[in-house]
Amino acid sequence: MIQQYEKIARPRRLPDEIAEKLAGDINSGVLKPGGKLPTEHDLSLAFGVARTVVREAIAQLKYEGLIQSKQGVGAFISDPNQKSVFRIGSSCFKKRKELAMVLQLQTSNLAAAAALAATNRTHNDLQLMAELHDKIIKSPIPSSYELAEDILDRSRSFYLSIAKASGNIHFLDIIRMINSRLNEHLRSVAVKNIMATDITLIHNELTCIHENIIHSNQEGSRLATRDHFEKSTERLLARADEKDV
Amino acid sequence: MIQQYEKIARPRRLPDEIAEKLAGDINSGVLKPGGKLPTEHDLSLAFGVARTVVREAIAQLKYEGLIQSKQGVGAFISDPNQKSVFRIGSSCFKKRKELAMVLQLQTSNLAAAAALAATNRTHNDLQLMAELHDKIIKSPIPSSYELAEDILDRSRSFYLSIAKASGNIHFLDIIRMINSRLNEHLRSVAVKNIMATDITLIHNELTCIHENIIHSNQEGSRLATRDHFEKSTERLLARADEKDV
DNA sequence: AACAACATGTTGTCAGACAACATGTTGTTG
DNA sequence: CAACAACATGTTGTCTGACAACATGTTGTT
Repeated sequence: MIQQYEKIARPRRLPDEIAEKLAGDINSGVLKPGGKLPTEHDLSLAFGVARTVVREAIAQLKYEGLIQSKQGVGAFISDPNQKSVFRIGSSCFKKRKELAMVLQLQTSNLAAAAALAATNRTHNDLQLMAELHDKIIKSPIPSSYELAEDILDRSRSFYLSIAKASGNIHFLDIIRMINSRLNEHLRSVAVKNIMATDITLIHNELTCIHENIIHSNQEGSRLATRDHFEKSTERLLARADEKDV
Repeated sequence: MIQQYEKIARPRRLPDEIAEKLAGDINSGVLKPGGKLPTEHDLSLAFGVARTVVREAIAQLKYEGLIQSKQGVGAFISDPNQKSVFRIGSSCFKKRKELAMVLQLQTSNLAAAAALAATNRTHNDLQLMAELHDKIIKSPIPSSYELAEDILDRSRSFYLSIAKASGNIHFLDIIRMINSRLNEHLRSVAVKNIMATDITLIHNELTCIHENIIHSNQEGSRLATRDHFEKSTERLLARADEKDV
């Protein structure tokens, strides 16, 4: 059996370090909205790096909407209400309470997507969902690490097929993103905590979602999805130690 | 009365242009996940710009999780399932159908936030919401452009106070972000379409949300919010021409 | 007082160089 | 021939210095 390694800290690039430091100062209020950033020249001196590095860092923050720069004037911290992207920081997976919040977000979005899917699903969507659902139902009871991981992967694919069937690209996008972030931070925990007794429950819950969507039952799909995710959250949190996550 | 100007196309920066072009090629499938980006040198030749410009563009896309680069090897297009941020492109506000999708997303998230707020709201939250609600109710019938704009601003503040009261920072974040994007792209349209007859309806809907949260009615808050936003969407779309948006 | 010209400071872009790293090639050695 | 070290090449990461584009305040002229 292949041993599972901890992910190692990759050598950080200078622009990333600086972007993170600046973003931290902005979010923590050291740099206030409307205020002016030090000049690129000063920043390069302060951090002891070249101006190109500072510029790459600033480019990232500009793209995120955190700051805005005007040629010949300077760079200014934007109003936080004007951020143009949504991101979930890595610090949001440390405590159980924080993890629960991420799961809440995923729950509400997938429930909404399922409700939409009930009315918008195309023939192709139904076919894909049926395939993926079938794979889950027919998958063997997980006896090894790889098989347990497999179950989770299949579930995620099923979720994404629901998001896709909603016909709203944004639901697919955000659910995909949250899935990815969750996956990054609690793969091992989740896998360790799948139990044989859970499998039947999970199967039933997923089948319930599936049938509601098939029968175009909008509210039923919404509730079934919410129910499944709330129970999944319980299953996960009940067993995850604080330090585990 | 101050005339309202169309927002002008700011002089785009080269890195932004290039980032958008590359992002477009990735999303449209011209560049496939796992594939290798041309070298920075080649890109700088192709676009006719310096390598630093290309690097800034790539820095943005890396930050977004769209691509990953390895020193000494090259830059590779990431699996779209691994994106670490959620963003709504400017191209998603052009057609009515696309706009409706963004509004759907906002609706579902605000409804979920309201449901959470019904149970999680603190004393401070209630106070803030009451203040903002009061301001809306007591605001004069909009007779001028500025006043109409004012109504919208107050509504948005009220929405944000709900999101804040949910106790889940992520709902606040994403609702804030969607609000900002919507604001950017349809301010004029929305303002032009506020009608005196709508005001009473809007007031009633908002009051309904407010009271449900006050009375800790979770499902009521959810439904009232959903109802308000679905009606708002109708009000908006019914009057917005395709070309208007 | 009004206005043009200039000086200064900041961001945007460019060009070239070297460092750090990965990979394939070649030469050496057993 | 096999194994391994040394080298060559290509790519990204960082550094340096320069100039262009732009905004603003200062000075000089009328």
